[in-house]
Formats: sequence, structure tokens, C-alpha cells
Amino acid sequence: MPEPIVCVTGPTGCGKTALGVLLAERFNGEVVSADSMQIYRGMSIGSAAPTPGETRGIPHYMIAVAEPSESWSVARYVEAAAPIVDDILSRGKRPFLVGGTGLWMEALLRQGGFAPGRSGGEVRRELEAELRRDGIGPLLAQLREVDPDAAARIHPADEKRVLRALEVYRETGRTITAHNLATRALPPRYRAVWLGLRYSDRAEMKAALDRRVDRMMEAGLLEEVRALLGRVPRDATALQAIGYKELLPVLDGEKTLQEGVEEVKLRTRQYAKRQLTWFRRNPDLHWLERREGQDFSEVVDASTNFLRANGVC
RNA sequence: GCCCAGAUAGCUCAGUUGGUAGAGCAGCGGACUGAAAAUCCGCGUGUCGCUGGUUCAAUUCCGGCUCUGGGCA
Repeated sequence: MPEPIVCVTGPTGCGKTALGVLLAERFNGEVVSADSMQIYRGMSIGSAAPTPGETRGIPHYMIAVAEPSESWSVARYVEAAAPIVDDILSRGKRPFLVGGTGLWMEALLRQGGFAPGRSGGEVRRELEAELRRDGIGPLLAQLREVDPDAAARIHPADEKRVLRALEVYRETGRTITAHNLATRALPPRYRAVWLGLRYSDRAEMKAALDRRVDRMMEAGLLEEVRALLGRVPRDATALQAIGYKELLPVLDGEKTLQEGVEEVKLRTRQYAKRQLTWFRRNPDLHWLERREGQDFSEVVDASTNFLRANGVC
């Protein structure tokens, strides 16, 4: 087993990027981003991608590598990121997986890929057409028949997952349940040590997130959204990003700037809450609590101690 | 000063022909294996403005008061 890679995660806006860079500096590391929006070009303000100054000379990968008009997915991310992690390891450096997209991080660490099928694919489009034509009922009935476990597990209202489960079956003749069981049984691709950074107080987190959105606006987020709109279709995955989809109605004149900004702040804290839910279930994750007015070096020192105690040196 | 309307959950509001109340949003919790910054699920958190009266019982009916809109002066 090679040296563990270090995962640095937590809800948005809590300082993952800064912590990741400082730790990579101390531990001979390079940073691999695990962020479903920083991956696109032209979204640096709204996705809070690290600036050249913030990277402090540490190599960063998987940031601004995709055209926002092409929609990336977890599977494509893993295909691209895994060779990079391997390369970092082969050069005797330590990969720091830094980001807030939990599914992407876990998928990269896991061995065994995804079952075939993808958004925009032929089978998916077929299923979407069936859904529009006949409603979810017949699709649920089909799923109960071919994959009763998935039918029991997935909420009937979660159309996206119902479609995906049927898609896997139609593409492969195997169920998504069988596929998931098989991949879960495999040993992980990489050994990992997990650090999570979060505010100990919810109100402090909200205040910090609000301030960050204000800073993004000052930095020209609205112009960034306008520029993006000029070169990507409206249904692009990139335009689902928080900070972008909420400002489109402002550019369309359907909403005031203030309403748009309030919406961005709201969706940002709701997203942070979903991330907390996602990461809370990870028993390997070591949480570092941030408090208002606390010196960031305390967090860095605590992280350093934790990593040393867990075999990272 | 007078007239009219309103005052119910954090917000916007519904409702109770008198038996202490419920929607949306917010909030909190949860799920998550090719859109994941996506998608989906669960949970009501309340001096029904204050104060008297009628009544077995008032958030509901009646009076007074306060506040907020709008109108007339």
C-alpha cells in the first residue's frame, strides 16, 4: 500500500483551499481539486477557484480544464484525475485531494468504475422521453420488476435516480444494485486520510458565506456570468452552479440585482448544509472546527498534528 | 382629527358558521455509485396585537386601546 493521499473537504466557504495549499507546502504535496464547478474554465470567481497567488506555487490539477459548454460528470472526472494522482505518487510527491464535491472524492478513491450510460446518452434520452410521455408510473413498475432492491431504496419521486437505475439495466442487462454491491466489495484504489473543515457555529458560517458572496459580486461575478452565457447553452451543467443560475434572471431583467444576490446567498448556505450532511456520514473524517476570530494557523497546526499522528510525514 | 382595511409561525398569507390553527417559503434533519453547486425525502417551530365584555368555552362575536397601510380633512 502506498503512502496515503490526504483529502481536505468540508462545506463551501470554510477555507478548504487555503488549508489544502498550506498542508501541501508542509508535506511535499501537490493539489488535485475535487470540485464539480472549478473544473470549468471561465468560472473562477463564482466557483472560488484558487488564484495564482493563492496556489503559492504548489501545482494544482483539475481546475479550469473543461469547457463549460461540455458537461462533465463524476465518471469523466475520475478517468482524468486518477492518472494525475498516480503521476504525483510516482514522482514521490503526496497528492492532496481538496474539494467539496463528496461524490467525486469518494468515486476517485474507490476502485471500480461506474456502470455504463450517461446523461445525454441514447438510452437516457429514451427514458426521459418515456417519462414525459407516460409519467413515472410505468418506469417505477419496470424498476420494481427488474431491480426490486433499487425500487425499494430509491424514493419514487426521485426521478433522476429511477431513470439512472433503469438505464443501467437497459445498457448492461445487470442491475445497478448488483453493480454497486460489486464495486463496494473491491478494495479502495488509494488509501486516504480525511480532514474536514467547518465552522462550529451555524450563524458564523452563514455570515462568512454572505460576506463571500458580497466579495464575489465586487470581484465581478455578474460580468463572469454574462460572459459565460455568451458561449454555453442554457442547459449546460456549468450554468447549474450556484451564483450563476440565480443571476441569469437578473441579466434577463426578471429580477433585481439585490434579489439575485439574496438568492445566491440562500442557495449557498443550503448547499453548505447538504455538504455537511454528506460528510457527516464519513466515519474516517476528522473534523476541524473553525471559530470566528480564530487564527487560521491554529487550524493548520491542528491539521499538521493530526496528519503526523496518522502516518503522514 | 375622522373614515375604511389589516394585525395569526422567522417571512407572505389562509382559516376557524365559538371547542386554542395550517399552507408556501425560510429553518432543522436525512438520502445520495455517470447532471452531485444536481436530485429527492421527513419534521410545524404559535401568548392567533393588547384589554374588557358576552358565553360552559373567545384566536373567532361585541366594546375600548395600540400599531400598520390607504382615504378624507
